[in-house]
This record gives sequence, C-alpha cells and structure tokens, in this order.
Amino acid sequence: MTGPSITIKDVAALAGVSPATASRVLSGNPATSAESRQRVAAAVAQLDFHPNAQARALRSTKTNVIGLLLSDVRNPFFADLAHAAEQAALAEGLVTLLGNANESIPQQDRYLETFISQRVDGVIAAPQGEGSSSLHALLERGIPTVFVDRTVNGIDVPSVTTDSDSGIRQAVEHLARLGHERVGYIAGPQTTSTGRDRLKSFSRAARDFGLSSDPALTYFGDFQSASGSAGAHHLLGLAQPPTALLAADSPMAVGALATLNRKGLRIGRDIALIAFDDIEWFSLLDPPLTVISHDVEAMGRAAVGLLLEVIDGRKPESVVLPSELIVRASSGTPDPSLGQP
Amino acid sequence: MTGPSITIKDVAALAGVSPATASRVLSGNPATSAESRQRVAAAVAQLDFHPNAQARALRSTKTNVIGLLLSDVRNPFFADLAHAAEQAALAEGLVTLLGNANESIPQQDRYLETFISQRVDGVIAAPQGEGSSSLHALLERGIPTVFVDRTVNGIDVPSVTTDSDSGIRQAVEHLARLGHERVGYIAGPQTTSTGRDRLKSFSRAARDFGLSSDPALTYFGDFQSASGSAGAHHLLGLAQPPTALLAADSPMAVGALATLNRKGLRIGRDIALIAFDDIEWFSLLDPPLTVISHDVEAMGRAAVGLLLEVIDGRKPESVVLPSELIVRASSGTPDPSLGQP
DNA sequence: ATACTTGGTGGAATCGTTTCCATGGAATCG
DNA sequence: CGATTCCATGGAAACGATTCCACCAAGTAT
Repeated sequence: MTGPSITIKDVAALAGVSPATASRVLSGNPATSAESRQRVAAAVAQLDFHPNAQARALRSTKTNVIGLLLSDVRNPFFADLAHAAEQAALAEGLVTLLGNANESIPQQDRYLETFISQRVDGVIAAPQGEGSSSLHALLERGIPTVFVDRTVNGIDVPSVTTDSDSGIRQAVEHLARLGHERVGYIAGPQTTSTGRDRLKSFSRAARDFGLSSDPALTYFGDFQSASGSAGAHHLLGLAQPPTALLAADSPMAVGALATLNRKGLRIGRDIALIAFDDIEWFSLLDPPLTVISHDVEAMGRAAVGLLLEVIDGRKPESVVLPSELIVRASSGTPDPSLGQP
Repeated sequence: MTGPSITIKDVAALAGVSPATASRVLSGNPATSAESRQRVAAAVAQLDFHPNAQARALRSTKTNVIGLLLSDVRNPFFADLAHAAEQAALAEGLVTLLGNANESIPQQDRYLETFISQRVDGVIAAPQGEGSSSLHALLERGIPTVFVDRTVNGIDVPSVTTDSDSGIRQAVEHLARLGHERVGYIAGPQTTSTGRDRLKSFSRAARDFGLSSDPALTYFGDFQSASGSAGAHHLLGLAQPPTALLAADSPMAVGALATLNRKGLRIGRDIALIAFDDIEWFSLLDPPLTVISHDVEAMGRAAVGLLLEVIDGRKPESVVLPSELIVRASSGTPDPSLGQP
C-alpha cells in the first residue's frame, strides 16, 4: 500500500544537490545559495516531503515535543490549563504529548517514563503525591521540568501556582460578615500541595475571623466530584451541621451541589456554597455560584514561558498568580433556624 | 549537567553480552537464555536505562504513539472523549499526542503535518470541514486513520459516530406532544458532518411532527458557547419567537442558557430548552436540563478499537452509537401568552 | 560416526537525518 | 598578481536502537 517513504536523499537528488545541502536549506541554515534554496523548496513541494522527526531528533537531540502531565482533562480546570499550555506551546513550535495521571501515582509514573523514553524537550507537570521515583528519574536526567498548579516538597523546580490564600481568606471573611459561624470545608487530598495549602489557609482564616474550628467541619475529598457529594452528605449529617460549604475545587463543588439539590436545600438561602475555581457555567446556575477565581489561561501561558527558560538553561523565578473572591448569589445569610437542634 | 546518556551498549557491556542480545531481551524476543535475561535486567535496573524511543522508531518504524485530533478540549464532550480514548490507548501500550484544532482548519493542518512528521502509528480525528490537504496527505501516506464523532464526505475511513437522528427525533416529538409549535434550532457549523446531520434530522422531525418549518427558526452557530448566546438572542428577537430551543451541542446550550437567564426567562416555563450532549452538571441546574445523551466513553473506546484494527491491516466496519432523549424539567409546556404579539 | 537441526549469540548493516570536516572557486587584500 | 579570506558545497561519520546474517555449540536423526 505505502511504498518506501521519501527521504531527504530523494529531495536532494531531485533538486540536484547533496543531502547535506538539502538539510541546510530545510533547517534554515544561512550557508545556502538562493539557487539551492529555490530548487530544494521546489523538490520538497513536488514530493510532498515531510522530514522524519525521529531521525531528526536522534541526531540533533531536540524533539520539539513537550510532555504535559496532569490529573484529569475532564476537570474543567485542567482542560482549560491544557488548552492554554498547548496553544502557547504551539505558538513556540512545540507539540504537546498529553498524559492523564487520573490522580493515580502509577499512571503518573507510566507517563513520566514515556516522556523520558520519548526524550521530550521538557515537561510541565501537575504532580501527584510526594516525588515518585519517576519524577526523580526525570530530574536526575536533567530534563527541563516545571510544575504547574501544584508543587512537591523538597523538589526545587520552577513552578507556577495560585496564591490560594488571598481568595480563601476573602471567602471566609465574606462568610463571617454574613454571620456564618460553622463553615464546612471539603478539602482536597493532602498528598497534593494545593490540597494542603488551601486547607491551611482555610483553617487560619477561620480562626482569624472567629469561625468555629471544629475539626469535624473538614471533610477530606479527592478533588473528584463523587467525593464532593459524599462530603456534603457527611457534613450535613453532623449533629451541628454547617451553614455554609466551601469546596476546594470545582468538581467537588459540583458534587456538593448535587447533594444539596437532592436534599432539597435552597442554595444561598438554606445553605451557602462557595467553590474554588471559576467555571464558565457556574455563573449560570440558579443561584449563580460564588467562587474563588484565578486566571487559568495565564497559568498555562506562564508555565510554557518558564519551561522555555529552563530549556534555555536559565533558572527562572517561580510565578504565583493571585486568586480573588467573586461574590454571587450562592453565598447568602445563614438561616437562624438551622444548626439549632 | 547531564552527561552522555546511557545507551543499550552500556547495558550490554555491563551485562557482558552484545547489544544485539540486550536488544532481544528488551523486546521480549524468545531467542534469549534465562542467564542473559537475568543479567540484562539487572544492568537495566542498575543503570536506570530508558531506551531511546527515537532510535527505536527509526529502525523499527513503529512509534507506539497515536495522534488524537479534536476541536477543543474545553468542550466537555471532547474532554470526555479525549480521556476515554487516551485511557483506552494507554491500556494498549500507546501514548497519545493531542492536537487541538480549535475549530480552525489551518491549525488542524498544522497538527496533521506534525503527526506525519512524528510518524505516529495512527490518527483518531474529529475532522474540520471538508478534507483539508493535510488530511489527504495523511491518507495518501497510508497512515491508519479513523474518524470520531464526525466524518468527511468522500473520504472512506472507518468511523465511530452518533446516530443523532433517533435522539433528535425523540426530542422533537417530546416538544410537539407538549404543544410547542415553533421550536428554535441552534445549529452547528454546516462544515461538519454532525452540524449537517443534526440539522437535517431536526428539519425532518419538525416536518413529521407538524412543527413550523419557518427557516428563520434556525440559527447557525459554531459549536462554541458565544454563538449559543447570540443564537438565543437572535431567535427570541424574531417577530414570532420560538417557545422552545434546541441546541446542537452543549457549549451552545450553555450560551443559550446564559442569554435566557439574562433576559429573565424562566426555563421550563417561559421557554423550553434542550441540549445535545449530556454533561454531568446539566442535571444539577435549576431546572435540570433535558438532553439528548450518548455514550462518549464508549465512543472513545470504540475509536481506539477501530484504529487498532486498521493498524493491523484490517478494514473494520464503522460504528454508530445510539442517542436518546433524557427528559428533565427544562422542557415544559409552552406558555400560551408567548408568541402572540 | 556423520550430517542436520536447533537455539543462543555477536558482528555489522541499517533506519533518515544532522553536522563535522575538507574542498574548490570566487572575491578581497596587500 | 599571489596570498588570504569567505562561502557554498559534498562526503562521511555520527545518533541509538533493531535485525539480518553467519556462526558455533549441543542435541537429534540417519
């Protein structure tokens, strides 16, 4: 069906030059005559030649491929991030090898091994857990790496993260002002830096603004929607249930929302709900959801920018992007009749 | 920083065998002694050897990489599809190179060229428009290709698509039963097969069930949310506005939803809304959205299955998956006071 | 015993590029 | 006008794996 594929030798032969010259023309090497350039270009067009990226990479040790490792594209936050990073990379002439770790360390390792074997020029990762062995293998090989969204303790690579603290603090203050005293927190997994940081911020803010610091008000989820449902269910079943819920990411907020709806609670009246991560349609819900928002697009772009610097051999500073509260109708005044059994 | 990388020769030397034998051990060739296997394995572990995928692919003409070309990962439908396909591929030992065409033909071509250069083992594509030049280049090279979600007229490759007709017909019948006569349709771009097929199904069903076939009731969007907003705005501004809206994909439905909310219309009472594509949180809206649902997970798996068959040199039959209406509260009885200026 | 498989092995060619090095001609300089 | 630089070029050696081919030792059939 498919004959022997056309190589640079065929192009060179047709153009009447040597493969070396053809290669120089193709790579834009200035040491070429106008004549050669023109003839090679014509031959390339005529043969519809596509250089073999494997052979090229083998010789030049540059693949123009980067690896993007994240948890789950189905999470809108990561989908936005993937889109932003991929588009930014494309603008720099890099294509993206996508790895979905599915919040699973073995699968993360699987993809990191693949990235190493593929000799990617660099890796952008939202790492799981505490430095897996493959993560160390990556760094020991000196493969340029940046972290995005999350970091790993004790691994010093440039990162672009969100300053969750400011947004969470605003959210807690907002709830406190409205008179909430018991706020349930659906936390992310404590094996991720974002999970830990956001919980810490929440606890500190709760203390600072005089909210209950009852540990029973914290439920540990896994950043996926089912755990948000379970968390809301659990928290509302407490002897002293919270009057407001704060979820550490959007899928868990969606899960919590489902539970609240199922229980017939009126959001924004019977109970307040705030989500970390803004998603386009959160503002379309009834009531619209109060959220802690951050600029995911900027995060993706920044990650690619940092990675390019690392590839260039520099050691860029990490970037921390702000977060802020966007108040909508889902966070209302607590109902005094609640929480009084 | 990073020394000369370790090659199979280093492994062979350490194991006291030839590179040929080491290679055989690594690729599971049975013509190896237990002794060699054991020694090579030990050397690989000790050196933390990762074979160079480029060199391997160059010689063996298999990359174990497939290209996945789709429109936009931010569209939950494609995110689900990407996730399903990627996981299914991974289970077969293939990694996925992701290309986001962004509903743009030049960008689609850019990625297809990349896939060709990367010598991917196969391509799963949700194609834009009518066979671009790069799409033909792909097929002329005999690169195994399957279409997913969409097809292209005149290009005969196996595909896995949704039978939109059944779902749309059910939706139209449902609306007709409720007494709706003027149903606005927010169509997808007519440069995609899904855009065309769904419009055709809608028109036919509208005629069959006695709905108005006023062409003004069809608005042509581009499968992205902004066009859904614009479409709803336009349709509601007609002299005889529709009492129900059907959007051909979920982002456009979200856009329409935003417009309806902004106009203060009560969905399910003042106006009915149905979306093609079910999204987890559509059932969480107030009111929950009536949708035409199909199994995206199955679609992704089927696409990988077909691709593997094509790679194996077979010529599999295309797969058509069913769609069905899921009635929720957003599709209600038309308000008789509407549409009577 | 001789011939003939069998199974493991190593040497060397090969995949398609890039890049080092040498070369030859034209242009520039003293 | 001869010597030097400059530039475009081609030949050939890499890059790191796989795989063809020949080989040798040991086992089996004659």
